[in-house]
Amino acid sequence: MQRDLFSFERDWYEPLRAIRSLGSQAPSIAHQGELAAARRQHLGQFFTPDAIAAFMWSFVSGWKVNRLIRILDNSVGSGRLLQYADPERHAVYGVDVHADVIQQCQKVFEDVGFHCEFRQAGMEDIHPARFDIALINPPFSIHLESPHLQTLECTTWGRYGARTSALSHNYAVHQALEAANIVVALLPITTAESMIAGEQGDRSKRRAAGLFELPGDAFKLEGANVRTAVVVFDRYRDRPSDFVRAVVDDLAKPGPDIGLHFEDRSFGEARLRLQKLDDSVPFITRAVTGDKSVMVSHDGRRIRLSFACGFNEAMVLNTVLVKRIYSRDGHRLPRGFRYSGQGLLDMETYLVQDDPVAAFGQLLDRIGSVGGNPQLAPGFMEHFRRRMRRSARQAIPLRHVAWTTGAGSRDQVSGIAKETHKVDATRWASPLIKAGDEVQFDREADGRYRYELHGVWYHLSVDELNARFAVENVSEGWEVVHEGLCARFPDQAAALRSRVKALGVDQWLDWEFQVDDLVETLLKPTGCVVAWEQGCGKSRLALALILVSGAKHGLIVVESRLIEEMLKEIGQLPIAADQVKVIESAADLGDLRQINLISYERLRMPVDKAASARVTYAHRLRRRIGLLVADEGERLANPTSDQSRALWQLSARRRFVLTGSPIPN
DNA sequence: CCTTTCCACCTCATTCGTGC
DNA sequence: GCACGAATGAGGTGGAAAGG
Repeated sequence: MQRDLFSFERDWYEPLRAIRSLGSQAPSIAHQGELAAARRQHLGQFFTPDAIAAFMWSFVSGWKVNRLIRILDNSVGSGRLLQYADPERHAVYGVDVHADVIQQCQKVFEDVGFHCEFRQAGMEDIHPARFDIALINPPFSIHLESPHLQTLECTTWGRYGARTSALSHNYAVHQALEAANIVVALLPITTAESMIAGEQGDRSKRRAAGLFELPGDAFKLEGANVRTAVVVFDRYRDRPSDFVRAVVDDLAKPGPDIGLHFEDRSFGEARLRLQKLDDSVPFITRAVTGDKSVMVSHDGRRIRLSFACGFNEAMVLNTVLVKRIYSRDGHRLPRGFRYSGQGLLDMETYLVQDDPVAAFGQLLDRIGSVGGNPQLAPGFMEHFRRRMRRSARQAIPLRHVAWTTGAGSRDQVSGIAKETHKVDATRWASPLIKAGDEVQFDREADGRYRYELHGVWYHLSVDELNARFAVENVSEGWEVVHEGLCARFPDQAAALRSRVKALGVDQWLDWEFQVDDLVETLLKPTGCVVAWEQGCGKSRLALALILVSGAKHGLIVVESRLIEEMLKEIGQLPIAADQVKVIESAADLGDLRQINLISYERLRMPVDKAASARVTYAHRLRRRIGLLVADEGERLANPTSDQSRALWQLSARRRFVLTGSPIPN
C-alpha cells in the first residue's frame, strides 16, 4: 500500500494536499518590522512541499520490520511528511496548534485505516516518548513560552522561570531527539549547521548522520524565502567520520544510504503525553438522581457549587462556565483560569459591582434557568454582606483636604473667559468662547462643572475651569475634596481613638495629625499607602499601626541600614522588649512577637541557600503576618523586582506602605 | 540585448547577552 | 535586578555583475 516516492498521483492523501498553509496565504511583508506580527498571524505554518517530503521519507522508507513503526511529527500541519506512510507498517502520531488541519488529518488518516493519533496541541504541550522515527518540519523562529517545556538544552530562562522559553525549531529538534531513535528534520541552514557542529550540545553532534542542503528556492511555492537543510540523526553513529554532507540539486532523487541504525525491538507504547486537559474520560461521574438542588457555598473568595445529580451538574456547569478557554497569541490567562465563565464563581467579581446582591442574584437566576434549584449554605449571605461592607469601606478615599484658589469652593460660580478659546479643542467645529464672555457654572456630583452654550451642555474639571476663566464670587481657602473614613464611620473611629488612648499610644504619637492619620488608615480594612514627609515620624506610625490594630504578628520591613535606627526609636518608647523581634536567622522565624522587624534584603533571601533557593524568609512567613508595614515604599516601584514579589508572597492580611516620596521624580 | 544571479543594504520588533 | 546594546530574521529591493 505504500505509495511510490516521487510519484504524485491522486490518492487518499489528496484531500489534505488541497489544504493551503497559513504561511503561504499570508500577504508578503513590506519590511522586517512586520515580521513578528506576520508570524503571530500565520503561526509559522508552512507545509512541506511534496518533493521535499519524499526526499525526507526516502531515508527511512527502506526499513521493514514485523511490527508497526511509530512515527512522530510534533508540528504536523496537514501531515505532508506522513503521506508516504503505510497503514499496515506505520503508526502515525502528530500534534499541531492549528485546530482545523488537525481535525482533517485525524479524519483522513483514520479513514485509510491508520493507527493514528492527532491532537490539537503545541509541541510545548507534549512530552513524547518511545518513537522509532520523528519526521519534522517545525515552525521556524516562533518563540515558545510555557511552563510545560521539557528541560532540553535549547531552553532558556522565560516568563515562567528557568527553562520555560525556547525557539520553536530548536525545541522541536531536541524534543524529537529525546523522543525518537531516528530524526529527519528540516531546519534553517544556520540551525542545522550549529547542531552538527555541536554548538547545541554534544548529543546532537554525536547522533548527526547527514546534512543535506536544499536548493534556495525549495520553499518558494510556499511563499517563504529561507535557506534550509535536511538533517538526519541516527540512534548512534559507529564512527563520527561516517557523517555525510551534500548539496541536493535534484529533489526527485532519494537521499543516499547513510547506514541508519534501525531498532527492530520495541519497548512499550509510544506516547505523546499531553500536558493539557485530557478530555478522553468523563469529567462528571455523579449518578443521575433528578435532585435539582444546587448548594452554593464559599471557600474564601471562591464560590462553590455542589450537586446531588450528575445531569443537573452538567447543565448548571455548562451554563455557568460556558466554554473552555486557552491562552493564545501572547494573551496569558490568570492562573487557574480554564473557563470563560469562571469569574462568575469569584466573589470579588460581585463585590466590585454597583449592586453586588443584584449581580449575585443573576448567578442564581442563571443556575435556575437550566433547572437548577440554588440553595445558599447557612451563613453564606452573612459572609457576602460582610465582604460587601469591607470592600465598600476599602473603596472610600482617605480624607483629602486641598488649598484652592478660585473655583472649587462653591456649587455655583460664574467666570469670565481669560482669552478666546474653543470649547472643545479636540473638535474641529467646536463653538468659541470669546475673551471677556461671562459663563455660569454648576457643580455636578462628580466634582466637575457644567455649563451651557448654544443649548448644549459641556463639562470642565476644576483645573480646566480655573485655567480658562477668571472666577468670581469665590474666595480662596481649604477645601475638603474627600471627607474620608473617619467622617463616614464615626463609631468605628471613636472606638479606635479610645483604643489609642487605652494603649497609651497618644503619649508618644503626640502630634495631632499623627493620631488622625493613624485612625484614618486603620479604618481601611486591607491597608493603604501613607505618604508622609521626612521627619513626621513614619517609624512611630509603623509601630502604632501594629499596636492599635491588635494584630498578633505584625511585620515591619525596612532597609537593612535602618533597623538600628528603628530599634533606637523603639527604645525610647514604652514598648516591652519582649514584644519586639528582629528577624535575622532561621531560628527567629519560629518565635514571632507582636512587632517583628526584617530587612528587604533578608526577606527575599533563601533561608538555607543549600537546601532550596525558593524557600525564602518571605516564603516561611507567608500568611503568618496580620499586619505588614513596608517602609520606604518607593523601593516597590517595580512590581516584578524580587523584593516586591517577596512582599506580595507574604500575603499579609493588612498591608500598609509608608513612603516619603510616593511619586518618583 | 535580455535574463538570471549575486550582493549590499534597508528596517525594526524581538530576543539575547553583558556589565554594573 | 536592571538598563542597555548587540544580534537576528520560513525578508524585501534595487542595481551590478554574470550568463546565455
